[in-house]
Amino acid sequence: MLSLDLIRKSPEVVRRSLERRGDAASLALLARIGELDGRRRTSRQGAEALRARQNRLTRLLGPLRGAKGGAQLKGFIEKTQATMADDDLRAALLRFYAMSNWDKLDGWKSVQAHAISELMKLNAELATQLQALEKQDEGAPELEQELNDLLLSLPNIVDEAVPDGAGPADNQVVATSGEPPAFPFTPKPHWELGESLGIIDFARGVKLSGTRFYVLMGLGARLQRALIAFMLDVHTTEHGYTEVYPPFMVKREALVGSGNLPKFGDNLYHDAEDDLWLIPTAEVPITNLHRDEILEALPLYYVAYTACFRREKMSAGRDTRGIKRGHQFDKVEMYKFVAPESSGQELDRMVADATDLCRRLGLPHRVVQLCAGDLGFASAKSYDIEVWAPGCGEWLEVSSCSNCADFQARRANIRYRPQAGGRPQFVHTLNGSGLALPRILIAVLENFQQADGSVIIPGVLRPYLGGAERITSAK
RNA sequence: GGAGGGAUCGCAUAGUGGUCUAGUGCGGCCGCCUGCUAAGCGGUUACAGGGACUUAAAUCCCUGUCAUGGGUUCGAAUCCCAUUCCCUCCGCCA
Repeated sequence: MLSLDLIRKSPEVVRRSLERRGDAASLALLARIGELDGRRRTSRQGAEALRARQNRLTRLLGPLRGAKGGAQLKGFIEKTQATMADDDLRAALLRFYAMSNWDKLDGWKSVQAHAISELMKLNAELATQLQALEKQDEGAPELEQELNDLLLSLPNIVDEAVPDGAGPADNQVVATSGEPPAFPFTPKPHWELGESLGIIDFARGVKLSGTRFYVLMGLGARLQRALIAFMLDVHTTEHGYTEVYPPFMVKREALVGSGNLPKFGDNLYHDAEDDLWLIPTAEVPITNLHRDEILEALPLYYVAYTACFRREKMSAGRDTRGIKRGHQFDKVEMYKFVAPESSGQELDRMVADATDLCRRLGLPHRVVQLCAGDLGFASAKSYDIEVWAPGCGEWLEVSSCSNCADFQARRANIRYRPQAGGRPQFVHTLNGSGLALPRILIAVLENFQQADGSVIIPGVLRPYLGGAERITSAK
């Protein structure tokens, strides 16, 4: 979420960012946001002024009513009028003070009664005014809701350093590492290897759950588990991340906090009975770990293995072959909560942490900087990491590392104190896969396949597979 | 799923309709005192929104917030209703 303050004070910054994203729809909403914001402010000011008067008045009634004796009553009235900020009320108090009944026997009681009924009358007037004001702003709650929804639907401000561009074709390769292997034979795609080795069962996946589901069998399943364990181990013991095992189902608010709702509900699985949502990435629960908190110590590095669930409505018909894009997949996710001034270099470190895994696995990979037009909704700056898959002949996105700046922190209300005792400020959040599983599995199978259809297991994974060096069959 | 109890400032607690503009203790921060440490003394102590003044910060004023949302009342931490969460017991269960 963008701050209303930014939209008010620097609308040109917001406009330019939306233009760079090519987000014409959001651009059109800016004027409406300004209008709603202005309207809300003026109506609030009127109501608050009235409420302030009402509070001042109501504060008089208690002591007035509770006074025990004329001296006490008189003293209260005298003292209070001296500090009364409201002219009408001060005038009223002075009038009570000047009344003649004080001198009669029990006269103070009639002053008291008079004062109370006068003030009640005044209060009734204020209540009427307040009511009129409320009636005038009849649609206020709806407008407030609309303003809120509009704010939640604007994408993050694009970082200045992000190159211009309209879409994926304009992304820039910033680093390439590792040599694509040279095969003395035609490398096979993973769906052929997986099937002939008996480690991927497509037909049974479809039988169980329909299209875009598969079953991993034997060493295929074990290889995936080895990859998960390997990646978690490296991140926790060498890269400084704390392992987290979060719920795979979350409440609606959690998805608002991370930026998936209200805009991208289409791509999520949802249980209507309990209003629980299956996470599309561990980024969602981890962002919300610290929702509504003021963090004591930064930075915080987390890494989580989770399954991820996506409807893939937006990608209907794409990547239907193999295991590249399923409705359910596993992923190890890195996540950081950091101080704003360090988020730039933290992003670079996160990319390094992800590519480190590719290097250790021996997979040829490259780092791609996303252009403004291809940037995700919540991201200010992103790098994708792609590994080469010689069988299907394409670069596979196995990670997308993003600096979300304060965009998610503002939605999820996650803050820290720059100085002890200072004002809380929003943290910056970063997320990146480290790495996404079925694709890294594809890369391992396709890069290390042998002429006989077997697959050599990368050295770093062998300890996780009981020392096995090669997959020749599922067993 | 059933029955009962609960939710107050960072923590612990007080608070049964107006003096609550939420008290007290602990912790934190600032200062004083002080061979060191500890203790002591004084002060301070949330968040959000809006406004005044400002280059800005600081400061000041107003509104809201005692789990959340409604209601009763001139006035609600306090009374009523609903929701959420926590605890205890019962049932069921990997």
